[in-house]
Formats: sequence, structure tokens, C-alpha cells
Amino acid sequence: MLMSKLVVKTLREAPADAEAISHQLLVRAGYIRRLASGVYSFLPLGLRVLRKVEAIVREEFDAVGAQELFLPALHPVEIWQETNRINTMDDVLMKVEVRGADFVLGPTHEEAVIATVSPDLASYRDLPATVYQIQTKFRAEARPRFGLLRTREFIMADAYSFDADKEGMRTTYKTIFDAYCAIFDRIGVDYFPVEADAGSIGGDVNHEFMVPAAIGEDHFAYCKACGYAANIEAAVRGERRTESSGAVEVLRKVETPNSPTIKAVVDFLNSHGHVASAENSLKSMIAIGPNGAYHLLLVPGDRKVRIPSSLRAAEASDFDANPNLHLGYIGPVGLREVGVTIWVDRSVSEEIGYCTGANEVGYHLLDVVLGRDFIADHVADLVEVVGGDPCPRCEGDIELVRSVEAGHTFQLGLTYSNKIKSARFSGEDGSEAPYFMGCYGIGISRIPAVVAEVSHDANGLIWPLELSPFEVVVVALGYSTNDLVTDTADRIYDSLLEEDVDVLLDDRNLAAGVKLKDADLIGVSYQIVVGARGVAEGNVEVKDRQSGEATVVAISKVGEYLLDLLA
RNA sequence: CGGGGAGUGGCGCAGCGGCAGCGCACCUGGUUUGGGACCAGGGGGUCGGGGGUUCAAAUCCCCCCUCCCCGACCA
Repeated sequence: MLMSKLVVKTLREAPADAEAISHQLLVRAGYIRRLASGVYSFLPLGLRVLRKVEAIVREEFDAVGAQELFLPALHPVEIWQETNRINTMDDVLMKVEVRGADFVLGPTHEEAVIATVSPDLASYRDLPATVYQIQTKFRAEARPRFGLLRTREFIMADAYSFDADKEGMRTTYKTIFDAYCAIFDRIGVDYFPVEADAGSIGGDVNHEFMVPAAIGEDHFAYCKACGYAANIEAAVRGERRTESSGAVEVLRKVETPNSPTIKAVVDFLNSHGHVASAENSLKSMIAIGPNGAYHLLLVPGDRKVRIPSSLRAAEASDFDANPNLHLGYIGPVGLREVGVTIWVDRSVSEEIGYCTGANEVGYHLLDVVLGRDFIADHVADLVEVVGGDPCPRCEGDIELVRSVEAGHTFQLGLTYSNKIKSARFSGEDGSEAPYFMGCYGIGISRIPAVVAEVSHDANGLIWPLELSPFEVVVVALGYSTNDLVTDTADRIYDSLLEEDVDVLLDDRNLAAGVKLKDADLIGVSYQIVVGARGVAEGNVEVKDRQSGEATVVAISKVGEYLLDLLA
């Protein structure tokens, strides 16, 4: 490709609306351009990178026997009604009406893939099977941001696996999981498969593929000592012995006017002759179960509650509907007797007298003891981990790592097959059974941005060879004025094309500085700099964009030298 | 959806009642070619949209739209 013909115009300055470094660089270097909020066009350079990402995914999926198919983006609303995700995913669905018929623009394709392939997977003899698709998906993101990192229209690769039983599903999951690792190895970024929360997609075991990055919207808990890694929404902390503070006094009620928060209560008590602290208070959070039942979650007052995925946080209307609940003064004592299920965090001790709400406006209880003054129905991990918490697997400490989610694999089990009539096959004994499914997604259009976030310098992008839009750029300085340069650059370019190298020749009539700056900005993995100074002595310079190292190479040897680098 | 900020040529910005400007980019001619080079000439704008105030509005007022940031949300 001749750069004079390439549809691209680099920018010296980034658009003012680009915040993330990946966004700035991809726009400046001419890879992408915004069409609307969260909607981006891929220019020729950007598409080349995208195609390379896709090629890696195809190769690794194909290698484990997954078969590519193509599904519609336009889904009839009925298939979304069958799983009820028309309601549960309402906030992200883009809906369109076409001549009186209702459609959904697919944000994910579980319904569509089942509807499509179930006739082909009618018997246990047809299983296991894995199919995948690489295509555009849509989400009505409330707030698109960070360029390609969170968009309304995006390209995903999603694989879907179908097995006859749980064991088969687990085996398939492991196979695809390994393929994911192979994919991310080739993409060339540091990544961590972390245990994660299943979110609205449902299912059981699942892993997020996280790439540590300063811009990341997620955090995962990580233990350097043993490698434990879990999304903050799924992470738990280990036990740490809390020293008992000695004798626990009797339960008593104290007046605490205008103290609806932990901080207010602690401040009030401490200034009125009591000794109180957030750690020795219990934060009481009301959550609602799937059947509308009330649950009380108790965690130490200095910690953030992590609501179990089976429950949802209570809303104002839920408090209004239950006369036993006085927001700001809720506590465990007596609530179980009025039908509230009591949960306590694992760290709540039976040897500590806690301060809790008295279920009466303006009053709290002191020295409330688990087992003595109230009984817990469930003991669970209810706090969000923080840096410094003990690792649940070893003696180490947890740290929180900011990161971007690049992929997500799920063991769905029967989550969808149980809801969708056609998601069944005939077993060996002739009876019908639902598929054990898995699904596995990679944000294809997010990958270039993720890589750009972690691989750039002050001069621009730095692509790993596998993703570089070209393998090498021939930067011809004085191409329009120096015949020897022109001739040398052309010969190198032609010989590389001959060897099927993906090569770009900067033949533009521009100042040397501009060409060198552009080459760095665009970030092609290798540069061959052809200048008057070198060619007079029979040399060119080969620069590795990653290391910045430049090597003087004889013109006659440069083809061979480069093929070695690319091998 | 709540809070904050911004819309002036492709990009970055100035102008803030009185002729719409600057840098980059673009076009023509010339010089130049190892780190965004120089000279001369040139093209491109309903100042986001609508309404109002005024002799006069990019500039003041009202409504709307779009975009960005923080939060809520996040397959």
C-alpha cells in the first residue's frame, strides 16, 4: 500500500472530546472517527487492525473445532419474550418497529443462536457442538465513553457451546477457556482470567478476561502470593482473627436522635459518654428476594455491602410497604420475628457486642450479640473486598487492580435451555433433555482500544506485530527529491511485496520530520527508514517501534533482515 | 436518569453588542527533505437549531438539540 493513496489524515491535536489515551491516539492516527456518541467508523487503518483481531479469534476458535456462522442483528421480539429478557434487559435493548412488527437489535445472541441451530442439534449424537459468530451488536448504553471502550454499536465474537450433560459442558468450557488464553497470548497484552459475577446473562461458573489499565471501569481482587483473581463483584475475603474486646455487656437501648447513618450514630454516641466505632457497628441493608420477601444484610459498619446476586437492593417503595422498617434505624433484633430473613457477613463475631438500629426511629441498641440477641438465617460473604483484605485462598493480602473487561466466558448450564422450548435434544433413551450451554464473548472492537491503552508512548501507538495494520512501513525521506532514495525505497517495497510482507510505503511529498512523526504515531511494528544520508553509503535503518532501537542494515540485506524479524 | 461543562471552517482555539478571526489541515506555484520545514497566493463558516430583545446579535434572554466529564447503570 502506498501511503499517498491510503485514506488517512493524521491530526496533530486530538479532538477535545477524547479523554482516554486510546481514544485520542486512535483518532489522531486516523484509525477511527466518531459518527455519534458511542458510534464509531473504522477507517482503513482501523479496519486492518480489526481484521487482524478477528483472524486470531477465528484461527483459535477453529482450532478447537468451533464453527463460524452468522446470525441476524435484527431479532423478532418473540424470542426475547420467551426468555423474558425483553423485560430483564429492557434498559439496554434497542427496539425497532418495522411495519407494525417489533424487533430487537441484538445485544447478545443466546436466543437467536438457539433458534437457529436447535434443529441441527436434535439428538445426543449431534452433541457436543460449538458455534461462533463475529458481528455487530447493539446496546443502549446509558453513557458511552472512552472512545471504543464503551460504545452503543460494537463488534463481538461470541461462541456458544451445546452439551448433553454438565460434565460435557465443563469439558467444553475448559477447551474454549484455553482457546481464550491462546487468543489473548497472541494479542500480546497482560491479562487475568478472573472469577466473576454472572450478571444479567445468568449461569454459574464464569470468568472475565481482564486487562489491567488505568482507564479501566472494573476492579478485580488479586493475590500476588497465590494468583487468586476475582472480580470485585465476586471476590471474597479470607478469615482474619479479630481479637475479642473482652467482656460483652448486656443489651440496652439508647436514644440516638437524628442519627440515620453509621457515621452519625458513632459521632453521637462518642460525644455522649459511649465508646463506639464503625467496625463495631452493624450496617443493616434491606434487600428483596425474587418472591418479594424481605432480607436483612448485616456487615461491619466500615464496610460496603455486596448484595448476593439472588437479591436486589430495596427501593423506597419497599420501605413504604413494610411498617417494621424505619430507614436509618434498622437492626436485626426482632426483625426475624416479623418475617425478615437475616443474613450476616462471615466476619460478624459472636464475641463482639455491636451497635445496631433498634427498629425505632431515634434509637439504637448497644452490645447486640449474634446468637444471643438475634439469630442469623444465613452466614455469607456480604462485604465488598478492599485492598489489604486477607486472601481467601492463602496467607497473602488482596490488592485491587483497575482493569478493562476484554472477554467473558460463562457456563450457562440450563439457564436458557430451560426457558426456550426448542432448546432440547433427544437422549439415548429417547427422552427429551435441555442443552447444557456455555457462551464465550470477546469485545472485538474493544480490543484495539485496550491494546492502545496499554501499548503506547509519547509519540503514538505501538502495535504488537500480530495486530499491526502493516507489518512494516518504509519511510522514504526525500522520496520526491532524491532519485537514489526513491529508487531504493521502491526496490525494498517491491521485494517485500514479493515476499507477501504486509508493507506500507510512505511515498508522500512531505518533510522528513512529518513522515517520521506519522510513522511513530501510527505505530506500525517495524519502520525501514530510507534517507539520503544512509543510501549514499548503501544503508537503511530498521527501527523496532516497540523498543525504539534502530539498526543500520545494508540495502542488499534488508529484505532478509526483515523476514527474520517477522518470522 | 441526577450533577457539572462545552457547542464558532475537517481538528485545536480566540472573539462575548458594531466588517467572523488565528494555528494546523486543504488548494496553486516555488524552495526544501533525518524528527510535525519555509516563502507567496488561495478556497472553505446559516457562529448547533428555533424564538425573542435591539438601529444592530456569534455576543444579551427563553426553549430545544448535540457532545464531554462525574455519578447511577454496565451482556
